[in-house]
Amino acid sequence: MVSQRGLEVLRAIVQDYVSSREPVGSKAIVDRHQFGVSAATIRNDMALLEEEELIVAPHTSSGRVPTDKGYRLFVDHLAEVKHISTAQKQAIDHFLDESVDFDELLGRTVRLLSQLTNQVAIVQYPTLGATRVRHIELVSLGNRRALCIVITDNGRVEQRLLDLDTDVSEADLSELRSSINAQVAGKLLTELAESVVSLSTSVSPHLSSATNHIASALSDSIQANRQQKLVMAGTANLVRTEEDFHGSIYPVLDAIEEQVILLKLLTEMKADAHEVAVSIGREHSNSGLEQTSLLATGYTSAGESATLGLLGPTRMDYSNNIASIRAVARYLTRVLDAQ
Amino acid sequence: MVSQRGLEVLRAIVQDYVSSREPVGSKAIVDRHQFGVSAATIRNDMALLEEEELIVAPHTSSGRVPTDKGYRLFVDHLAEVKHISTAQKQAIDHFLDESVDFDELLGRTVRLLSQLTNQVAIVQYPTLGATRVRHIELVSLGNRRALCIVITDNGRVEQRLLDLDTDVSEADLSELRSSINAQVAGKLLTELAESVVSLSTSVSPHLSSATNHIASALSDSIQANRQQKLVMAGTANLVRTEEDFHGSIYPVLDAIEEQVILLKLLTEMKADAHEVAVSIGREHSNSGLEQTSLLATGYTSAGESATLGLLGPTRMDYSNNIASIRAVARYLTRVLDAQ
DNA sequence: ATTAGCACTCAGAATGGTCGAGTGCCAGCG
DNA sequence: CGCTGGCACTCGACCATTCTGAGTGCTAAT
Repeated sequence: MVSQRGLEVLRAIVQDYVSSREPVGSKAIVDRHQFGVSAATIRNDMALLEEEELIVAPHTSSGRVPTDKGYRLFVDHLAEVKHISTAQKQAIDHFLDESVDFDELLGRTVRLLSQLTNQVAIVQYPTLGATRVRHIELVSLGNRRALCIVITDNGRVEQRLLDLDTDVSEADLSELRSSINAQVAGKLLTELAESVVSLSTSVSPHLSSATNHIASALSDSIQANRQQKLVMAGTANLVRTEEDFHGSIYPVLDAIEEQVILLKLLTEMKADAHEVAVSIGREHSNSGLEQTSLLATGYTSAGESATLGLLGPTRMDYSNNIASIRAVARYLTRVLDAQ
Repeated sequence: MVSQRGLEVLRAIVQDYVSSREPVGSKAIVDRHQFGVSAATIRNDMALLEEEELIVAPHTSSGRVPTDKGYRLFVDHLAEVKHISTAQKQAIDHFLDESVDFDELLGRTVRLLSQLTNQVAIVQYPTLGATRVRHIELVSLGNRRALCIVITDNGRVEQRLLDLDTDVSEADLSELRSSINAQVAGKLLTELAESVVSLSTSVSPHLSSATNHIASALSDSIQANRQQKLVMAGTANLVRTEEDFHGSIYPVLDAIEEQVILLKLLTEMKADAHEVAVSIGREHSNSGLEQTSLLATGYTSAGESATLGLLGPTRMDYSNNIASIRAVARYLTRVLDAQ
């Protein structure tokens, strides 16, 4: 079995390897850490660790490198819980405070997180399940086209282009606008489409078709919102860590373009707002991402919860990254979920 | 002076180099193209081309590579105007047709263009100069915060978070909403802020401060819109062409993160909707982008014009990329500028 | 004007040798 | 029983050297 000191050795290996990218040998450990024992002893411990598949030697005579299992043990039991520096805290405040709307806030958030960590940051938009309609606006764009804008109670703005099959005058649009608003104000988004359909009989007959169009656009829109939206930033950071990917990074880049994969992984991780979930390398054996780790945590926006994620090579600074993503998620919740 | 055949040789060099990434020698040219003369003759032509600084030899005994000047001549006089394949045309139709709103359309556009060309695609948002206000919506978010949403005649939706310094009731908000709308409907965006300020005396006195808040938020918003917004896609494509950048790509990545630089370059290129402007390597000597080329063309959205751009290594397939960006820009204009 | 031939150059691959970090194992020690 | 020093061994990294061949410029002949 692995001794207490053995675990300390594992921690040392992870830390040194993360900071130097060089396989770490027994000598290096004795030099850089105060274990008070000789290199030979460390070697014995390392032999045990290797038996447990916590570390591995890239080739016969070189230092050791943590395995996925090793990182897992490190993250679960050895990583110190760091707190971010006040400088970073200020950076977060400063950077996000200037946001003027929801979209921009999320956009800034991912960029901030990717800069803070030098990894790829991902944010998932909250669902719109339990939010209520505040106002619906219709704008004619001419040419039988119109724009339908839904404003929710909690400040989300969703827009949707309509192709109508009949000409609709300004007066008609006005009529539609006011009857729809009278009908839907305060309704849940999920009830919205039905609610509009039911109108199609009560409006002027020549507008009934348009009403149905609007209803179906709205239902589309809600639907589209279910298969949620991701925003990413910092893909370029992957290039900076290119050496961490044996083989090539193309599979990773490809997997990232396929947002679906990420979305699936993030939801599978079931991150809640109180902890940061970690998935390491092969643990998510999804094509192309075997050499990456994913951190995920939840945030809430006006009661709706969603996920903030971070993607990087398995050889990443877990302590710092976990601290950063948590700090950012908390800030985000604070701003968005002000009761 | 460079002969007619000399120019053909240049074309051959550009084409072969673009497709093979290998410096091209006299022998290779004779083999792959039907010039009907011997390698020695080609060598003489190449010596001339080198004298004119259209091509250059990376080292004493290797083939030649086009210089920026060489690419320029190629683009201006030698590149065949290609038309995109019907398959690509269908891809464009198919991919962009599904867009449901303006933001998503532009988002899809850049992604499409970057996939079509394997380069970095950039789109600049149109200014809002000559558009008129259709409706302004105010949504209370509780906690003295509110959301102000401006909907324009041509379907753009701008939102902005407000921090009010007093509590504003629903009834107050209603009053504000209707007086503001009565005042601003049909006004130009540029007149908007003033117009709202002038209201602050005519609303109920306790709302005058809130009115001023809204006015300043709006004026901020317009201002922010001036220093325009860029959306990019396909940064990862740069990695795929990493070998094209001698030294490292980091300067390029850095320059791209600095969106300001790109914005400046794009506007300097003064691209209009009818042609594709090309800037090659040193021609835009801006820090870090010496080894890249930029294509730019205009598109219009409801009369407002803006720019679509493409960034890649100087060693890019100009013919295809020009064809692609033009096709996409035309499609975009067709969809957005339906009279 | 074009070409064949030739001497020359030089980057890149291939080869081989050395160095040293790191290992496993073992015998001895507290 | 755990720790240690010592030792033989392995093998990647590094360096110098050589080899090879693609490509050139020049010149003399057509």
